[in-house]
Order: sequence, then C-alpha cells, then structure tokens
Amino acid sequence: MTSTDPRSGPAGRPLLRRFDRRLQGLISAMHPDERTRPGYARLAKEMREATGGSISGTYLWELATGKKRNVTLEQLDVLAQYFGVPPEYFLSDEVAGRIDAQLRLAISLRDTRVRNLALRADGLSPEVLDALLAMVNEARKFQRLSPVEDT
Amino acid sequence: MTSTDPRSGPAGRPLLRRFDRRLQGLISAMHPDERTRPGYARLAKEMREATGGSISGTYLWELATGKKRNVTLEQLDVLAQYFGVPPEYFLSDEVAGRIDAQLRLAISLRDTRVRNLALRADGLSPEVLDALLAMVNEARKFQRLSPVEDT
DNA sequence: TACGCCCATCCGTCACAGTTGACAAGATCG
DNA sequence: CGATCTTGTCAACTGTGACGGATGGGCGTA
Repeated sequence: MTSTDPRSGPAGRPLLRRFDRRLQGLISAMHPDERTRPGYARLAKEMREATGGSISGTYLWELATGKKRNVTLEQLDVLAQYFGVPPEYFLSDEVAGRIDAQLRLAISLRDTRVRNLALRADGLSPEVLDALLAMVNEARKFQRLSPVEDT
Repeated sequence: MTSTDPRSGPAGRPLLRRFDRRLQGLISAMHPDERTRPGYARLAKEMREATGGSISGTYLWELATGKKRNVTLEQLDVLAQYFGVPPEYFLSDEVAGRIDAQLRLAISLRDTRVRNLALRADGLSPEVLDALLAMVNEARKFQRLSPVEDT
C-alpha cells in the first residue's frame, strides 16, 4: 500500500477476501444457539487449548468484525486448525464454497451411523440438539480431527 | 507465542512450512540460468509492477533465506500472483507437489520453440513419441543438462 | 438494592512484518 | 587503472498485527 495503490477501504479490494464473513460463518455454524455461544474471549481460550497456538480474544473480535484482516500465517493456522478447515478456506472463494457444502452434507452423510444419527435427530427439541452438538464438537476437538477434505 | 508455548526457535515448529524452500524453488524454476537471473531487488521490482502489490527486495531476500517466515496475506498474495500459483502452494505440501509438475510444464512452454514442438508432437504415434523422447534425453545428456523425471 | 459474572468494545502497548538506505564485493566497460 | 552498475547483506527505521487490561452494559441471583 505505498505508491501506486491509494486504496484502503473495505470495498474495491480484489486482493483480500472477506475474512470477517468467513470467520463469523464458521463461528455461528459451530455454535448455532445464540444463548449458548461463548464470547470471543472464551472462544479464543478454547482455540488456544485445542490447537496449542496463540490467539487473543480481542484480536479474534477484531478479525470477526472486520477491523483487522491482514492476518499472518501463524494465526491463520490456528483458526483453520480449530475449525477443522484447510487454511485455503479463508483465501479462496472456490475452496470455501466447496468446503461449505461438504461441511453440511457430504461429511456427515458419508458414514452410515452419522446418517442414522441425523435421521433420528430430526424432530428433537432445540435444547437436546444443542447438547448433542456441543458433545460432538467437544469430541472432535478432543480427537484432534483433521480437516475434512476431498478432491 | 505467549503462554503455553515457550518455543520460538527456527526448528521444532510443526506449524509453519518451509517457506524459504518453496520460494527459492519457484525463483530458480523461473530463472534456470544463474547468470541471467536478476537479483532480489530487480525481482521485487518486477513483482511490484506485475502484480500491483508491494514487496521490497530486502524482504524478498529475507524470505528466501529463511530469516523471516511469518508472512501476512498481503505479501503472500503478491508472491502467489507473480509466480502464477495459488497461495495454497506455500501452505500445503499436497498442493505444492501437485503444482510442481504443472509448473515445470508451464516454464518449458515459455520457450516458443518448445511450445511448437509440443504442438506438433500432439497426435503422433506412441512409437514415434518414444523415439523423440529418447532423442531429447540423449540431447540433454550431451549438453550436460540435469535429467527430467516424467509426470 | 447490591454483588458477581460474562459480554462486546475500546485503548495503550509491544513485538515483529516490511521498508528504506547504506555498505563492501564483484562484474562490466572504457 | 578508475567509473558505474548490480549483486547479497545488514542495520535502523516505520507501520501494524496481535496482545493485555480497562470500561461499561446486560443478566442472574440474593
């Protein structure tokens, strides 16, 4: 951003992607219930414990709200690891779209047991579903599951 | 690198990839002749003019020699754009390997005669192609060029 | 009412990503 | 030989990525 490019606003940037949207999407996807959702401080703490890396609650908030966007590889790795997505998720629209679809369907429905779980989960009360979701999320973190990737 | 991770040395970190190797690989792939190859300052200037982004010669050298490695997305984008590879090239070993093959091809095709050779080779019978390949390999040996592995 | 907890948001600070400018060592040319 | 250019390398500087620590507000419990 020195000589030939006087651009710095949130619009007109062909280089950097919508980091904030991606982040918020992942967060609200992981914690669908607004009441249960932890704040950025707690979230950051979880990330630190789960990934072993470092990220602060304040900075996480700044990223999610779009105040900062030019992340370094270190923090990018923490986020990608915690959410179980490849780092490219934050870079490429193409990859992001592909992952998003997978995130909802392909991953879960691949395993028969998962499919059955989904079938039987349908109709349960929101509270019970939230509890189940939390348990699954914890299990994933505990097992350090690798990113869900496909061709 | 604050609380749970007292590590900061250049070795033993499973988080960041070998940025320097990737960079040097790309550079020497793009400029195979040592004598003709421009210095980091010239290279950086080319990058700036080609991509419209910003990167300094010194910093490019620091990255290539491994003195700095925790790049931000902005510079990562400049490098990826200039070399014509997706940014994931610097992050994922898997992607890097896949790209490397294509890269060699792309570099070769910059030479008009090579491109024409490829064009006219298309459609030839396997026997003829094998013969041509053997001839090319012999020529390489004769000119003391390094052998090429096939895809 | 008051106390306690967590929240989002802000602010001051520090480390370091990234730059500028200089240097000596080698080419290349007259 | 010296003049000029480019190379790799370094130190000093600047901007900002990333952080810790306040602030005040919302909500629950007593």
